[in-house]
Amino acid sequence: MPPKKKKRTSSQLSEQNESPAKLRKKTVGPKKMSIQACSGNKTSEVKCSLEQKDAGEKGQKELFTYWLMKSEPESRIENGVDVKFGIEDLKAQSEQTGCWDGVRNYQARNYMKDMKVGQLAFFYHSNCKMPGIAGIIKVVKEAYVDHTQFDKKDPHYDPSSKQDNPKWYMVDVQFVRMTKRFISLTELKKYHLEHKSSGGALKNMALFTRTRLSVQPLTEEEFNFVLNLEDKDPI
DNA sequence: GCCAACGTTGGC
DNA sequence: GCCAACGTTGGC
Repeated sequence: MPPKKKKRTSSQLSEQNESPAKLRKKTVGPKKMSIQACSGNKTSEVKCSLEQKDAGEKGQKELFTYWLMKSEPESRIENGVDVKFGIEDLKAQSEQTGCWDGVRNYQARNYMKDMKVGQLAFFYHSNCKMPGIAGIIKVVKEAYVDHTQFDKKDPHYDPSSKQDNPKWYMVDVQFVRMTKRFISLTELKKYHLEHKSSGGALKNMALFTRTRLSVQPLTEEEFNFVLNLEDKDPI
């Protein structure tokens, strides 16, 4: 998605959640971002974030602390608007921060609602010549209403969403750094396949088990494994 | 609530 | 540009 313009709103609350039990998911989402930001902090460091891990008991939802967010780095016109938004576009924005708007998939939305300030995510380039992980970003503002759902000119306008009960939310993310090298989908896939038989860290990586999800959770083990690939030669 | 038709995602 | 996978819609 395209870069969009900015605005900010914040609200949170309401929602219907669809989390369900049946899995609802949708996939989607493009992303895009917009501008400025809305909140921010700067500084970039590397890994931080804390961990809280799951609470999971009660059958409740597990809490993830690491994420992977997909966006398209190459131009593509959707409803007359260029939805290109690569990591360089985020980096170029004020405070190197932008809102992750345009997600129109319930499961991806719900994951964004679970995000906490300070958590890290991989910035994944999708639908392009070289798909893969290009950098690291962090959450700087928790879920709030995605205003683009009400904008008829926006490629992700959703006429079914009402102002008094918004369906879609976004978070603000800030560029942290590029990964030391680009970690391609091809490389990740090799590890995933290998790990499926060996029981390695990427055996259940969402990138391969839930391919159409644009906002995905990573376990700490998955995140660390991928991060360690930075210092190794590509396979 | 089932399910067929349709739409979208996204790798190749 | 093709197309597989899978999510959504809507009739019944």
